[in-house]
Amino acid sequence: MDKVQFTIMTNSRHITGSDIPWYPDGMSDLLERLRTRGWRLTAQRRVVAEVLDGDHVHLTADEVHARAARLLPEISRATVYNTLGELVTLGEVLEVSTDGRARRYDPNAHHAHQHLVCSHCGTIRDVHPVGDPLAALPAGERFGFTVSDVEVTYRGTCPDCSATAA
Amino acid sequence: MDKVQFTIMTNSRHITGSDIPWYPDGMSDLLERLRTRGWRLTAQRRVVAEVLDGDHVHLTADEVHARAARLLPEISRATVYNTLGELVTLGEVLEVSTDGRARRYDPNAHHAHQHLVCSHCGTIRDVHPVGDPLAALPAGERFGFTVSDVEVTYRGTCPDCSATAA
DNA sequence: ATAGTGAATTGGACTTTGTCCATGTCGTGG
DNA sequence: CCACGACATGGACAAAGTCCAATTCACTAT
Repeated sequence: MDKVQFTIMTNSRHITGSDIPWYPDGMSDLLERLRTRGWRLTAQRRVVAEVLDGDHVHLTADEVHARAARLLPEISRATVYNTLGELVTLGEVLEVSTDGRARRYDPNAHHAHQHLVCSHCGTIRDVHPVGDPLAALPAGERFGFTVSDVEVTYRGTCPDCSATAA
Repeated sequence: MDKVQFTIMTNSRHITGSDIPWYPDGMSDLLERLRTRGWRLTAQRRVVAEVLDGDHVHLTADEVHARAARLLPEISRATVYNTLGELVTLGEVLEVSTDGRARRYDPNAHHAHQHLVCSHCGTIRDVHPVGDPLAALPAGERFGFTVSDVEVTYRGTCPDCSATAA
């Protein structure tokens, strides 16, 4: 996130997506979409959205907060947690819990994909398995549940960790 | 875990599996197996193993500690965490992180299965999908990882929660 | 049966991750 | 440009897990 250094304008000035021309298209779309859903557009939310859109890595809430704070130093942890929670509820961001530690947030919510995580260093990669994992669960194995979603986590050792271990 | 009330004997007496005849077969097997692997058989480890073997639910570490403490009141949380970690390392117990909160421990490590969790109440059921989920990840999608395991979590609403929501 | 020794246990401090709430600020519709 | 209600703040709190020095104890060899 070293690509552009800038400071968000004061909140009292009305900022629209077009005021910040270096936003990637996907994000102004996102912000616009949320605004029409009644989302109030605050500097904090804008910055959180930008951080998520930045690198397509899977950040923890604290990492999001750290990066957001570089753009908007006074942003609070609580706000980051709130905003992430809202984005998840709105279906714009996925929450993945791969290790029982910090939840990670995946901005790539609109393309079906699964995760490949390194048991050593924790890195996560998006992967695209073939076939629909939901289809693998026959009705007789659903116990009356209404199944709405599958989360598949492949675990293994990434190339870097294999190299250092050897 | 109300079925049998008893107190573990003092550690200084040598206790073998056969001293505690009401252990289910599976467990004395487990303990014996671990002992031949060089595991020191302490009262604490014994109790943790018994708790896991008790109901085949998916307990959190704290739940394991609470149940273990009914049998061995002075057992410490650290020991429970240690023991669970060892059992996981030894491959006798599976660790599942379904909700980004507490990790849960699944004693059913020797039969391949996956999990079905209710998004409302958090209940977990073991399910057996058809086919091998590992096979769904083509080599081209592995990015040099050595993939060793897959964890599949189906999410949905259980019958009880569907009923109360309606 | 007993002693020695290194592994296991203890409990308490500490860290990480996340939630809650009262107060104050600011985005937005009018 | 005002008012109002949604949003942000930060600090206290809670939950989940780790770490460590001191102590206890299981196992092996005698």
